[in-house]
Amino acid sequence: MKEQQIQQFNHDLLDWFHRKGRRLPWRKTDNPYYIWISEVMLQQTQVNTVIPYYNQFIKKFPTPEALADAPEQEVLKSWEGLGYYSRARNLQKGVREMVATYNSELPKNKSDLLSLTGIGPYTASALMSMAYHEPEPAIDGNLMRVLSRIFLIDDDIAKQKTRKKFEKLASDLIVQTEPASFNQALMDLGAMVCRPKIADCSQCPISSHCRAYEEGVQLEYPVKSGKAKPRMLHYAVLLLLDEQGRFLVEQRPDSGLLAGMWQFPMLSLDEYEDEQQQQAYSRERFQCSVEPPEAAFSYTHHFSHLIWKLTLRIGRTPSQMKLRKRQCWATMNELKRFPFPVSHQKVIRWIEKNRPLHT
DNA sequence: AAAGCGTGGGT
DNA sequence: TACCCAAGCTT
Repeated sequence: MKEQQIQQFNHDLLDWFHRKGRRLPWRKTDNPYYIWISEVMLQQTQVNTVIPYYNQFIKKFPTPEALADAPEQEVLKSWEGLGYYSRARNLQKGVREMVATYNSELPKNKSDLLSLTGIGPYTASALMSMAYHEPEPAIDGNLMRVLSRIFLIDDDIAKQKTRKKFEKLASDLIVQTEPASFNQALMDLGAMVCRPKIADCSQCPISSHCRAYEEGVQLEYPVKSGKAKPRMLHYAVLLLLDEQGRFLVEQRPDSGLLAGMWQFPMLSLDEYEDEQQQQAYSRERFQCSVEPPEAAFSYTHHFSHLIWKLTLRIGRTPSQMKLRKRQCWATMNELKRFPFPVSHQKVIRWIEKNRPLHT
């Protein structure tokens, strides 16, 4: 675009944004720490889902020191249900780095921001523009979708290096006067008007600048390579009670899927295929009998990259049993203090509904 | 570079 | 129903 066109583009975009842009909790603050929290929560997560988590989180951890000093379990508990839990762990790690290295203040330059755990290229640019009003384009999925349509860019946005191309492009586009509004405007436009499957071009303030609209090919953009089909895994979820009606729960490993979250013990039914092996294993590991297996209910839980087929089985285990590391007995009330992934919250809900006395 | 990493909502 | 998708980062 020529300079004249760029100015017109920005005028049309920002005028729309000031009239129709969303009013969101994290847009009311100038506290870089709060903006950081919002940006992390918003990664791969929709605005409406984030709002209650954001409000609750800044209330519970109002300062960087409060978050830095909190036990990780409490942070995960506040993140419970939001997904991608490594975000919470990385956020706390990053905040601890900030407290230790930068005197509790968020750095004001991009390379220092990038050095903090959990801050990648998008978040660093978002913070530069939204917290410090520097003209840094924050290239996320919305920006790439909108700009790919405006300029008919057919690079695969699933590839890392494509982001750099959009970064260069948007650097020449972004207004110096209110860079935060530029980024937020394109995000709002992407979320509300220029959507993936529905491009409501009649409501678009910049359709006159849009080459995809001109050619009627909005929905062919952006180009994005497909994802692999999720793998399926089968587990028995073991609801093991001691004589006092307490439940055996355990904390997952510190890395990998649902790291640091709690769960009821799970028995892989893919590794122990025949019934004999499963029984032998569960007896050895839990000193309990789940035979004849009392299957309470079965359900399916979908992750982004795999599917769990789960069957709840109920058994009895002596409370004197030697527990492994990261395992403990917990009453229903105690158990609720631990962060559980949704896949296991379903079990808790089932217990409360069907076994109110926990017997 | 590509895969791993959650969940809820929309079509 | 069964997809697809969302303000990405880490390894």
